Amino acid sequence: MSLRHAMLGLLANRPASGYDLMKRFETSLSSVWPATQSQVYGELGKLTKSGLLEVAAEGPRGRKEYAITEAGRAELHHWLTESDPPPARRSDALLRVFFLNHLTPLEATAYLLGEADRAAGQRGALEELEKKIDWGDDPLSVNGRLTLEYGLRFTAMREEWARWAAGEIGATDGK
Amino acid sequence: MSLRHAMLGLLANRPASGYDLMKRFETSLSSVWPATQSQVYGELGKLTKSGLLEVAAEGPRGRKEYAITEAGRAELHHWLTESDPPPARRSDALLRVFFLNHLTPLEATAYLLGEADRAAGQRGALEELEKKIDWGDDPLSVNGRLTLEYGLRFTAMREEWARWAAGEIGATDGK
DNA sequence: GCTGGACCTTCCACTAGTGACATGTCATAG
DNA sequence: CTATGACATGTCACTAGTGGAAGGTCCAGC
Repeated sequence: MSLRHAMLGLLANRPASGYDLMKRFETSLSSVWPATQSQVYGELGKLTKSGLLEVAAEGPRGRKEYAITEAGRAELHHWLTESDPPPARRSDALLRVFFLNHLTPLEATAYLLGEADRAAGQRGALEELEKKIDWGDDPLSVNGRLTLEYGLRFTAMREEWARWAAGEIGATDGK
Repeated sequence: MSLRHAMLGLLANRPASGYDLMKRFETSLSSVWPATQSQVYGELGKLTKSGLLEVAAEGPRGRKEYAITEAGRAELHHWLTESDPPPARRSDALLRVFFLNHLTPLEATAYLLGEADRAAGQRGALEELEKKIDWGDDPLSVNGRLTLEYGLRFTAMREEWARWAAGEIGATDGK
């Protein structure tokens, strides 16, 4: 149910239309919490009905600008401070590792080295991103830096692990 | 759609009933790919209908023992070797970091240190597990060791990152 | 003037996943 | 003999997420 909170968080910065929100989901949030149009517009309706959002203004082209209400802010704050994030589950990549014994050592090694490459590729993309963005001294962007750093560390860890794991399989093979 | 592959992978080791599979999902796979009963039994039916599984035997209490077919093995192999795992997305924990600016520095720091503690706790649990399990020299358990090591590295990385991030916020605060 | 692209919303059919309930069988300990 | 707990399956109502179709408005440039 975090979609609602993502939307509340976005709208807590400034009011926006569904269209605006979609763009934010596609850019900054896409890697952490993707959402489709149908979901966003649907949730916008639900959140308004339950009083966490309100239609602050109507613009051209039927544009409706949504703003967070006091109740919405309270809910956001509650989510951020009183509830523990559920541990991330479901990793397709890791699931495959469980079944590597159904492959030959050669195939298994190929998979793991492929994983290492994918992780390295993602890391490269993040480094590009880091160079391109001029953070300036916008205090709001601290969060962006934190998440970017997380991505950097995470991809590095995955690459190292995958290379190590590939080595392990080779070693077992040799026994 | 990885549930089907998880089930194929499990059944590639040895035939099992839905009940057996559930136990495996609850124990070894719970952290990587959780599944509910309704999902497992439903998928069992679908996989049988599409010829990837077959009912190998019927036992007492209406027990049906499912076995993987040749087509099933082929599908499993294809999944493991020809398709890239979709990058893991959706981290509730990371989503919150995006919105830390809606909290006071004190609250934000508390959140990050809480994350560090949660990661450390998970790491502790994994270390316990590692000690308790006697891997013996079962070559099948290599995969188990690999995933466990992943968990160890992942939780360590998360703890370090969270502590670092908490420090960053403190530092920004001091400016 | 008209066309293409950005803007903007709504709706629908679908799959995946959750949680709970209903139902029944078999083995064994007391 | 009976109660309990492990074994075993099936079904239903629900929420979350995916993917795409459809329809309409405003603006800028040719």
